[in-house]
Amino acid sequence: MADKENKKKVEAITSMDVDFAQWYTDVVKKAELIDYTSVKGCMVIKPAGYAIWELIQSQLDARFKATGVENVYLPMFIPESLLQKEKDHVEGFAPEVAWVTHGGLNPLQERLCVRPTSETLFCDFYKNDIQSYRDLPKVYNQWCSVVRWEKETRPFLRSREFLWQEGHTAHASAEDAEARTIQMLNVYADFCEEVLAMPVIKGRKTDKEKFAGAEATYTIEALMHDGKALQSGTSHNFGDGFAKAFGIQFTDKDNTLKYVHQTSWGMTTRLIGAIIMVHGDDNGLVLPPLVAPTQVMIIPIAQKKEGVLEKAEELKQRLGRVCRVKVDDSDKSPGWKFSEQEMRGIPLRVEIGPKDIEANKCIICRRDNGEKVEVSLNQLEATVEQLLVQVQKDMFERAKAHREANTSVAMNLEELEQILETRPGFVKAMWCGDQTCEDSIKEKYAATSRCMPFEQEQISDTCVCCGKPAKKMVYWGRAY
RNA sequence: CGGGGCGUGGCUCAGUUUGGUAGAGCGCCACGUUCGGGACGUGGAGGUCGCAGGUUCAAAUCCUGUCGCCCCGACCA
Repeated sequence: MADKENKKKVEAITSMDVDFAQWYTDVVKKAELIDYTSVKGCMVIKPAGYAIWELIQSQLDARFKATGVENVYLPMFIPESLLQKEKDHVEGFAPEVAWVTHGGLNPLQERLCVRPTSETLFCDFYKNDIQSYRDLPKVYNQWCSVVRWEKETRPFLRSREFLWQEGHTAHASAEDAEARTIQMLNVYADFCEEVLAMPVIKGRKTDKEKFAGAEATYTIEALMHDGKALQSGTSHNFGDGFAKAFGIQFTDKDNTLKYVHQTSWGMTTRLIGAIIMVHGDDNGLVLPPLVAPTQVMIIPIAQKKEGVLEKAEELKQRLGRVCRVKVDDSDKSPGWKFSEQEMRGIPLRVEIGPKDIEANKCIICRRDNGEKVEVSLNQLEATVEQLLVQVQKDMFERAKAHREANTSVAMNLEELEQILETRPGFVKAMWCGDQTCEDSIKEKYAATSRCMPFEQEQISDTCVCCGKPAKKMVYWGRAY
């Protein structure tokens, strides 16, 4: 009985193998990341969830700033006429925008859309802000929320309002714009791998999958635990398409009027969903130390005994110099606290009780693999620091191994079909470049082209679908 | 927008078939005993049964309408 309960540590979370979607919802709730609200698709991001976002924000923002990005803030309302200016863009977003039609009791003379993204506002602003080549480049970013009236919603993965950052840049040349597009994609990829411990595939989207109004869309694709892909960040090169639609011109050194070349790039609170689905397990959330609001939870055992809480507090003071640490001194039982710490994904747990105090040691337990070690209190800070680094690294390696184990190669349609119907994960296959093949694969197997990776492999000479000469290797998969 | 499920204390649900004055477990509050993998005792607070009509002496329960949420698909970060 006791053994059995040790395996399945908590009843409150559905096992991922039983029902991955339910597991996801359970984790989100039990880790207290969000609450649902009375508006569908709009959630309360609770302290535990918001603190993760703050860590993502601060570390990503620092990486932006290191490349010369400046932060700004633009309004949340876009006049309808402005949204209409770029044809592909409005067609892409019109089906999912929310409209403001009244100001107080009076109807507005022009409807305002609640921004689903801010390209049009940035363009309207740049039109006047940019006059000369000396004004370029503009490398602006804003942290804000956007609204997209999705029909089907899921916490973090697809909500009607979500938090994000959107970078919008303007450059003098096509080359500069392309360089910035790639630079930001690299910032995203490095961030995901180094901070979120989540390996990503960098590549370019096919025309079918690219952003509305973009010349080229680049993406980082991650593989979730259930074998489905998640687009985790995108970087778009707009060329001069928006500039022409909005009339954003500058006078160049040669005294001629030229159109700017623009980019935009974004990452969202969806990353929190990615963290959950890449690292989580049947006991709940597992946070990479670098985005864990609390990295170490100290759990006193027999805390009413003389000196235990004092010792726990002392350890907290000491560890506070090297990590984010808390003591759980609530009057729950230790078992409860263990489960709580695990559901919330806190990377390390320090157990300290009377026996430990007597022996001048404690027990440290890793959330990611459950390993427990006895540590002399003299070695506490050093061990914790080293373990946090190790956990971060191991989590990345584990996620990468999972992705490798769930990436297949298909040479022809039979193989592709066989793999897509029996095995979760990415499938690498060649493609002729024709959208009909993409459409056909999507229709038959519900799999989409995730990206044409930068790291190309010539796995065969012919398209997996039609057999014609192949142009690109593509990662295919079912996606969120 | 299609298919499925569901709305009853904070949460999970029973009660609805067969109408008769609102239930359980968990959680919450107080006190005490506990504490190395979700401890226990005693006492306590908390609900116009999603909403609006209708039928009836009487509606959580029957009828009509409506709103919302969750899951699965099609579309999107």
